[in-house]
Amino acid sequence: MKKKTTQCRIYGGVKANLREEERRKKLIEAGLEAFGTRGYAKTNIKMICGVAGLTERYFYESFRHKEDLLCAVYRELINEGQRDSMAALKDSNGFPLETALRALKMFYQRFQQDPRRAQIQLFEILGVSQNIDREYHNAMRLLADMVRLFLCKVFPHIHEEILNRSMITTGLAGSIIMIAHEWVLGGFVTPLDDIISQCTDLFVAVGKHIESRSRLQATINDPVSK
Amino acid sequence: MKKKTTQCRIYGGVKANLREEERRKKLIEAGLEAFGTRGYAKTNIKMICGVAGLTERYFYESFRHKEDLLCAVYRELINEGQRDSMAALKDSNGFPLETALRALKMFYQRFQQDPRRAQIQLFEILGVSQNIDREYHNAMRLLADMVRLFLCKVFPHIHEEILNRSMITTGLAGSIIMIAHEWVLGGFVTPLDDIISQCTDLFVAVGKHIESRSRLQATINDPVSK
DNA sequence: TGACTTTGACAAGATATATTGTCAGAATTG
DNA sequence: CAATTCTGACAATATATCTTGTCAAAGTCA
Repeated sequence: MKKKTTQCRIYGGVKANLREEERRKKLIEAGLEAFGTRGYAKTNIKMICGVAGLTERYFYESFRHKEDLLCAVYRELINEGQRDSMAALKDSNGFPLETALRALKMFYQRFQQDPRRAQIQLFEILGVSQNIDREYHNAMRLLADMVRLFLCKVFPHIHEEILNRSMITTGLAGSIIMIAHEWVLGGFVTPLDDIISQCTDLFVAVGKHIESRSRLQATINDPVSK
Repeated sequence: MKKKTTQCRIYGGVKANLREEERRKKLIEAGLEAFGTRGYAKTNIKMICGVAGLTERYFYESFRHKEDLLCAVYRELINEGQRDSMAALKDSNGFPLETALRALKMFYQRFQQDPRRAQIQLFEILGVSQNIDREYHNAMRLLADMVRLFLCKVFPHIHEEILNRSMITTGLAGSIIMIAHEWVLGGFVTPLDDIISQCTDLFVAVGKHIESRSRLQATINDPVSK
């Protein structure tokens, strides 16, 4: 990540910034491949560059060090996932529960379609450094937020406040992740639909429980209307 | 881990095997300290030996490499935790739910009492290598088994078979872990009792749900007795 | 006490890796 | 075409770390 002092002109029909961006993308893709198969710890810069078809000079053009690249790869994965889930949400031509399930299925499917994603998102990202831990932390809060969103949509009687100051959404996010862990470490033998149905069970169990409590509290707060 | 060719006699009143064992323990304690504060990746053999007050020769006497030590440290942590939880279980002079809560509290308390444990058990252990991933996997199954045990004790109407072929226990184990993650990354600001009460919520929600389904199934299988 | 073992400090070679630099030739522009 | 920029291959340095080896001093036993 040296400061650019060289001239930049159009070359090969492409502007310099754009070419640099291209290389950056190639490196991120190479990072996905290397970290996702060989593992972050066992991968070095030279390997990454080899996979990317670039030389080390270009690595340092876009990233300060390996950790930097890991962070970029991870953010890419999270963004993509976020995008897909949101798409499933917009596409809500069914009941709320079905919408939620479609989004969840999407979440897991991505892991199966490309196990490198699973490896990085679920394993490689942890225990690298405090910065990366923070990154992971953010992503988990995002997942918990999504869980909250779905809970409220599917169980409209839930008091949002109750959910907001609880760690239940965090817990459910953890369930999703841990089930994914087992699924991946077991080599994806369990059919995807089984996984989804298990998650649904948890989701519904918790949702109903909170809903019933919310109703109770509503009765207490406003005993006349009922 | 060189093959021992040297003589071994009583020295300082202690047998050679025992002295070696002592050093091994010191190294494990040093591993806990180093991995738990500086992080696995950023720790090297020399640091470990420095903390242990031993020299590198003795490291290789007991371990093949850093990963080996991590594995030993981790197993130690898991065994201790297992032991404590089992103790809480034996000590069942209360209602089953209270017993379960005591065990759970013990589980979290250990993290707060010694954050190094939390760091290693929750973060450092992941993404190191496939061997270590397997180790983590085993520990998680152990945790899920414990959850299963408690669920059955607290909700006696639950059909064990339903639980056995479900991933619900895995999911709850994931909740426990993820809530721990958040707790640790947030610097333990949430009071321990709040954490426990949140976990209880999840536990009860899921327990009730499964129990009601189990009752339903019992009615189907044996419609006369009810 | 004298012979012997254990121990700790440090050396040293091997290896690996990060990071920057050089340079000639290919590619491209005007 | 000539000038210039970009590119890839590789050199080179610095550093870090692993791993084994050496050796003298301290400790211990009989």
